[in-house]
Amino acid sequence: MSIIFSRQCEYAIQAVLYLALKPDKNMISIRELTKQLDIPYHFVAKILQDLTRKGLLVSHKGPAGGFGLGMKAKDITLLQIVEAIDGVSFMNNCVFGFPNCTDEDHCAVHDQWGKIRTKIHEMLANKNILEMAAETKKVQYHSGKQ
Amino acid sequence: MSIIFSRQCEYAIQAVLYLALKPDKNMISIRELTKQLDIPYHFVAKILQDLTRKGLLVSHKGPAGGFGLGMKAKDITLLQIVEAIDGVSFMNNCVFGFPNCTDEDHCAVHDQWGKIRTKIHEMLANKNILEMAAETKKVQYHSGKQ
DNA sequence: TTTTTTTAAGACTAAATTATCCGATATAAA
DNA sequence: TTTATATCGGATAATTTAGTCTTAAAAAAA
Repeated sequence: MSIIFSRQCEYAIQAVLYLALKPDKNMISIRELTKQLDIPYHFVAKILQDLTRKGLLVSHKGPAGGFGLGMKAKDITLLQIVEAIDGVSFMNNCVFGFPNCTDEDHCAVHDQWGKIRTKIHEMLANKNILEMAAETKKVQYHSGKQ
Repeated sequence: MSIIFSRQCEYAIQAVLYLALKPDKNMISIRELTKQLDIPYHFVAKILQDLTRKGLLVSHKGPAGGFGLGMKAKDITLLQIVEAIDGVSFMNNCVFGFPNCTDEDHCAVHDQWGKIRTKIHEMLANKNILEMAAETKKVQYHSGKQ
């Protein structure tokens, strides 16, 4: 089983995107968000709290409380979310875990993987949540009932 | 924490490469292999047994027994090892786990990730163990004592 | 034939990740 | 002021992945 990003990271991105897709200025509760996205309430609650501590989201307690974006959607990139949750150690580590794999003295796929890795980094850094939302709006939640 | 391949898969590739780098026709014991590569004996034993069942390696019990390549080094690709251990589900799944992410109706990074994923697949499919060994020989085990 | 060496197989343990539960705190509204 | 609704924080449980241990079986050599 190969993965790229942790499940936490997947949920984080889905959640931030969900907040960006909500047109109104009201805060969104964990309950609504996790129900609509069909992801686990308590687990995601922790992730949202984490993103709030790191400034990507804002939160408010009490009735009519919830979460919202901590900055303009166009100022939040995928990279920022990945950095906040998973970190970007994949940018430094050998893809097959070879020891002694450095830029001078390296494994046989080092350069090839280096290029791919750079592409991934660009994808994350260049895609902001506003674009994500715009491109997702039409396709994502059309089967959602109220 | 982001990863691409499981630790099992990393060890598998390192082990197969070690076998390919051994010039002689003798079989290599788990003990030697794991000691030289500094990876866990029992865990790797299981992986080698798995690769043997799948035909990538051959094994022989008893004194002077051990493991060897199950086919010519040039006929073993990285992809075959990854397929045997991790599978290639990353070729099909949405990189951020979005549900409803299909070719027709997809998330905002679907196409971009699709290209990257293809590059990864090419890297794995086009690199065989003979090449790996040739490119690794000079740089990998130069600090090995015995 | 006995001993030694090695893989084979399965049970077991440890650690990391994912997920849940509960009590406290803040806050808006009744 | 009381009540209901949220997040916050810490403990706990479940699952998956990583790693260990022990016994059996095969095979070569003594």
